[in-house]
Amino acid sequence: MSSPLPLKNATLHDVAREAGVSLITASRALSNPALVSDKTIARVQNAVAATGYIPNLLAGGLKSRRSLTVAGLVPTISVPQFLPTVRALTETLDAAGYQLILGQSGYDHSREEKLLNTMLSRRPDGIVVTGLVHSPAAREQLRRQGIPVVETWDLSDRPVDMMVGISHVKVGGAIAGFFLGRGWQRMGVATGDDHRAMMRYEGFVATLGRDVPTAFVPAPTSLERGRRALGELLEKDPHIEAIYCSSDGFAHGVMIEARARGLRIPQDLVVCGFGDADFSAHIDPSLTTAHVNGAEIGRLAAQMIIDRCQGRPIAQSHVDVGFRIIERQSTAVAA
Amino acid sequence: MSSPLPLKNATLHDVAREAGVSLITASRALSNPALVSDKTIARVQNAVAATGYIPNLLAGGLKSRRSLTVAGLVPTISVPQFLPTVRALTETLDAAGYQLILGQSGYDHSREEKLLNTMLSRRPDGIVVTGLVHSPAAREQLRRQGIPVVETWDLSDRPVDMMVGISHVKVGGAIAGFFLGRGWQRMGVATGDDHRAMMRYEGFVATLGRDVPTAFVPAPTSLERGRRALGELLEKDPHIEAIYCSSDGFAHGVMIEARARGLRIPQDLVVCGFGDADFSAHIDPSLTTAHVNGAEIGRLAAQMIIDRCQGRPIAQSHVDVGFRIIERQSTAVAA
DNA sequence: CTGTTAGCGCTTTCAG
DNA sequence: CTGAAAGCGCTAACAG
Repeated sequence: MSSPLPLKNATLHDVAREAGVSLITASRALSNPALVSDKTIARVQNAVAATGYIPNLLAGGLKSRRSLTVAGLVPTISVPQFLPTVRALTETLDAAGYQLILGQSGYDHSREEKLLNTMLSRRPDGIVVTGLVHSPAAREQLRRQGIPVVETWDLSDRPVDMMVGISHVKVGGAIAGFFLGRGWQRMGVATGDDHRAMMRYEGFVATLGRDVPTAFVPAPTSLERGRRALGELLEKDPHIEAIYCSSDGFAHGVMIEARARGLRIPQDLVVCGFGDADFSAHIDPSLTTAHVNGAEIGRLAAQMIIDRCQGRPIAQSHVDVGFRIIERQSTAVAA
Repeated sequence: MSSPLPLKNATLHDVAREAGVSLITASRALSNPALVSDKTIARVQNAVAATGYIPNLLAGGLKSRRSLTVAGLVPTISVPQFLPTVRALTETLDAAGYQLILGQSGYDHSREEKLLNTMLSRRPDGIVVTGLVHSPAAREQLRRQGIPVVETWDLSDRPVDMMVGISHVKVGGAIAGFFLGRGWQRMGVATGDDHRAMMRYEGFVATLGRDVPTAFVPAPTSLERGRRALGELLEKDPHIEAIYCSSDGFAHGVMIEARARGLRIPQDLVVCGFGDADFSAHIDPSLTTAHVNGAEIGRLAAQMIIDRCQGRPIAQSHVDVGFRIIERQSTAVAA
């Protein structure tokens, strides 16, 4: 090392000069070493260390048209349901050299369009959205970019491009069917008002074939809102037997409020949530819920983007990861 | 609009031609309208609409040396404690036109350094890290970039640059003092092994002036691990009276396990957590905890970065946001 | 295996 | 208020 590292950020030009090679050879030594002799590679690497060089991906991306970034849009990062997905996305992308740029669209469709534009101006190599892209303008916008797009956590007949998720209508139907199979008739629903929760609600009601007392709350749901929602449902039907809640935190609130009102779970009231949160198996009573493999959704979405970027064929561009109802103590009534 | 939007992404060049002005005038009309006549601005804006132009921030950033991105490093996005901070960061930055690029360093210091380099290669205009930057090489690396750096959720005498957080030693001391003030002597601690939790543990023990039975678990803590931790603590002292837990989810697990073992809270055992999670006020019994304004940390950190980037003076570059112990039912014993 | 040339799309000078 | 020239740092394309 000739001197203490210089203050100004070194460029590839500096590295090349230090190594005594041309600019492009230095470039290749770092990003495509197969084309360069071992001796040269070593000299370039020494020069990198000596200069404290950090590559400028912005400059490289401008020419190569690969930013090595992927844009991720979630309604809000505060809702724990999507955390495993975001985490798996980040990790899978990172392993392939891509960085996730996270955007929060809120539960407001007009913001979706604006945020999308902001994201596109960074020229991501792919886009992953949580839920479907709803605005037609945004859908058209996305198609025109010609970059891979994955819609997640939902399924639809008209995807923008690729898709990995579940059928929320089926989830709602399965939970209603589960309640019916156990002979519970006086049901209730506590649900958020976002698109996916409403799909589950519709599936629930469709399978049941009739309306049920329902507490609607604005998304995102929370434990606190669950406590209030139970109050609302008990007003509508004081003898309610079984409640489906659109999230596990929400269901947890219903259970706590039930206990506070002297209702025993599951003897007096059974509860089923959605999402299988990390706490759901461990609270007391443990919570029956519909499990969805959120990490798998993130991993698959990332892999689809990566494969497409690298020109590999996509095994399946429309994946239903499915769900399963996990029966726990909150619905475990003696026969 | 002359024709259906072209397939290829329009460049500023196309916009300028469509508007009948020079490239640079089109540029100014969009990014510095004060310098351009109203009539020209209108023509450029029409051309933008007609061509479907989306600016390329990568290209602009290359010349202007402002990427309008900020790198954010968290141990893991899965731990709810930092969610309000990440959320406030994203929102405050977004409002000023900056995007957050999120990186997960894990609880592993060696990854910190590598991730930092990856991030720096995107030339962010600022960096926010959760916790302190520990590796000396990384600290030096960061300083040399000459970009604003904020370390959060902690305080130290030797910040890399700016800092907004709390003293974890003081938190631990305050909780021990709170226990002592109520006359509880048989204490226990259940704590994660990450740096901040260990600082609280040290503060707790220092204030107490003696060692206590302690269950150490690898970070991140969880409800499930809390249930096991109580078992461990009861083995060490079957007559334990008061337990401090390093997170609220962890404390919740301790409480559930206590109930499962027939221990009443707070009559037989009192519990104090850390973080004031969204559920803590609403579980039953509600959880006494140390509250930290995580959103405020995110907001302040973002504002520091923005102010520095825009050449404004920073009011305070070393902020202690403080904490307060919120007493709830889990420590509410009758006198 | 190595080098030269020509830009990527935009913004910063410096002139009108 | 508008424009022409120059170049940010890097890589694709073509030579040697």
